[in-house]
Formats: sequence, C-alpha cells, structure tokens
Amino acid sequence: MAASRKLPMNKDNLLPLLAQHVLAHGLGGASLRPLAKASGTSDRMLVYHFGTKEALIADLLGYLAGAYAAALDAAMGSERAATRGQALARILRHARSEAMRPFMQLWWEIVAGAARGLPGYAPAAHAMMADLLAWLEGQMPEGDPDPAGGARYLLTLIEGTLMLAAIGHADTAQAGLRAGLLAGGPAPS
Amino acid sequence: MAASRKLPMNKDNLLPLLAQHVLAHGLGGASLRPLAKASGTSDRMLVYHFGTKEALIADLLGYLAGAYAAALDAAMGSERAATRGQALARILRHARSEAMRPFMQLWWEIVAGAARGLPGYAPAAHAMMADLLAWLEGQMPEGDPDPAGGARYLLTLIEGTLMLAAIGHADTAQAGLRAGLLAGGPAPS
DNA sequence: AGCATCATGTAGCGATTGCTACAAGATCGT
DNA sequence: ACGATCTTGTAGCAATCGCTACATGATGCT
Repeated sequence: MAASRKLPMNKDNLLPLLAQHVLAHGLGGASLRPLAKASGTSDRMLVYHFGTKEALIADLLGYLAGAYAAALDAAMGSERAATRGQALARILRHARSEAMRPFMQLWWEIVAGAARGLPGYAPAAHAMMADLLAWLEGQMPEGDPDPAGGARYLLTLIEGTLMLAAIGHADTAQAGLRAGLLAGGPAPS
Repeated sequence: MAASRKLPMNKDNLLPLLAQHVLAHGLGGASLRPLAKASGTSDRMLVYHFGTKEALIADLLGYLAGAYAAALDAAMGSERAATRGQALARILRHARSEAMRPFMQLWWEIVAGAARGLPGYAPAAHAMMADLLAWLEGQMPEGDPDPAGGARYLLTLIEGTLMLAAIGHADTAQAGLRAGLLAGGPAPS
C-alpha cells in the first residue's frame, strides 16, 4: 500500500526544494547546511551531487529561470490586451501580486549578482528577461504598429516601475507612468 | 614639519574608506576584518565606533546616500536639456560611464537589500532615488508641459534601462527607448 | 598630581563556513 | 556469489564570522 517512501534523491528532486528555500531566505545568505536541511539531505550529499556550492547555485539559478518561464506560461491569459496601457497594467498587477513577492525579492538579488559578475547569475537573469519579453510580445494589442518595439518599451517601463516599487517609490513610478502614457494611451489603473 | 600623522579615527574619517571598500568588493560579502584592514584599523575598533556590524552597515548606507547626492551635484551641469530625450540620453550616459560602474554594482545590491527589508537599506535607496529625481526635475526642458510628471516618467525609463543593461539586455532597453520615444521626441543617441 | 574617561591592542570564544577523508551499506553486472 | 560502482553517514579540518573580556596606554579635568 505504501508508495515509494524513499525518493531517488538526485538533482532533479533536490532543486525544487532548494528553490523553495532560497525563495524564502534569499540567495546571498544561503549556505550548504541550511540548504541541506531544507531539502531533506546533508551538506555532504549536496556537494556529492553538485560538486561545489558555486555549481549548486548555478544549477539552482538555471532551475529558477525555467520555473519562472513555466510560471509565466501558467499565468498567461492567451488573450491579448486592448491597449499598451492595458498590457502594462496587467503585467504589473501580476508582478506585484502577493504570490510573486518572494520571487521579486529573489529577482533583485539575481540582478545584483549579475551586475557584479557572479558565476551563473547573468545567464539566469538574461533568460528570465527573455522569457518575460516573449510573453509581453504575445500580450501586445492586436493592431499595434510595432509590437516588438512596444514590448521592449513596456518591459523597460515595467522593470523601472518594479524597481522603484521595491525601494518604496511606488508612487513615483505610478505618477511617471501616468505622465508618460498620456501621449500614447490611457494610464493604467 | 610633519603634519598630523595620526588621524582622529572616528566614524567620519572611517566612512569614506569603508565606502571605498564596499564599492570595490560589494556589501554582501563585507565582513568586519576586511573592512577594518581597508580602513586602517581593527575589527575591534569598528565595533567600538559603530556598536554593531548592522549599525555600521546602516551608517555606511547613509553615508553612501549622501555621497551619491554630492556626486550628482558635482556632475550636474546647470543647463537644462532641450528635450526629454536629450535629458534621458544625458543621464544615461552619466550612469553608464566607467566611473559609475562600481556604484551601479553596489546600487543593485542596495535595491536587493531594500526589497528584502534588510535594516538601513530601504531608507538609503529611497533617499538616493529622491536625489536623482530632484536632479532630473532640474534637467527637464524649459517649456515642458509637466516637468514633475516628466521627470518621474524619465526616472522609470532610466531605471528600467539600467537594470536591463546590468543583466545583459542593454540592446533590448535601447530598442524599447527608441520605440517608446518616437511618439514624443527624438530617440536618444 | 591624581583620578576618570577615552581609545586601542591582544587574545580568544563559540558558531558557522565550504569541503574532505574514511568507511560502510546498497545496488548491480557477471 | 563476488567484485565493482554508486550512494550515504560520521567526523572533522582549517578558515572565517561577529563579538567580547581584559589590560593598558593616552588624554584631559580639577
């Protein structure tokens, strides 16, 4: 009756648990023993499977990038937005939802690591942005004259807004969006 | 003949040296003994002056915010820009200059700390953005219909652009700026 | 002069870091 | 059944972490 009580315990089984831990506690302070406890194994085995903590982090960042792409797919309504402002508002609402907050906290840590050149950070950050950009392109309004350029424009606005929100300048970003979009369309709610 | 060979060694003398060290090596990995060596003292004395590493970091972030405001003042040409696009291009050129790179690397670390709620990070990040916003307002074109809103709009675009540049998406941001500013003015160089 | 406060060096404590040596099951091919 | 390879636990090492106890010089007030 009992199903397999013992999981194979390889990278693929470990990574989701590791990801859950860094989402909750951050990447910077992550050390082997807490990571091991969170994933039900020992530091000894983490090193055995990944070789090095640095390699573990790199693998984990790759996994997180994939998980982010999957989350985007799951959250994606296939319907396009009616206007650029609506697309902007939609994705901002998603990015700032309660469920995304742990990920956003991790995101800025990944950006910081990429900016400083830590191994594995830049590729993961780049991949996640590419995924988001692709999603955005699919969200552009039907008759948009320049969907590719528009998506890149919105992406820049989105990331600026999210950063300002992260440091307590959400109102500044909101005012900026309103002022900037008056020329092109209705301001996001 | 010899001037004072021995500095008083208080917080005010220490902070610039500490700032120089974190600009070079980052905030996350900063620990007392390397900080002490970089500022010509001992971990013992750092704790004596600041009380705690956490307090030291908070003081240091405050100092960095002040230094950033001073650097902005120094770099400020008092002449306004002719167009929003020109103001945008000017500040982007400044932010992405070689001299600003250590600071930009530190900046994303501060953003990450603020997003995670580390003590002292959010106030410093908020202050720096407020300074930049004030500078931007002074750079807005003479006849701009909405300088306050325009500055906030540009700030959002700027930070989005800088973040994308930090993770290797500089081209994406550049394309976005070009596409977004076609409605309102010439694209930045 | 004498006392009090400040400033600083030396030494170390307990905890945690990434990682490794060694040995012992577990599993599997033959 | 037997040897080889894979997997795992135990124990520990050298380094670093933030911080503190203690002593001692330096400085200044009266």
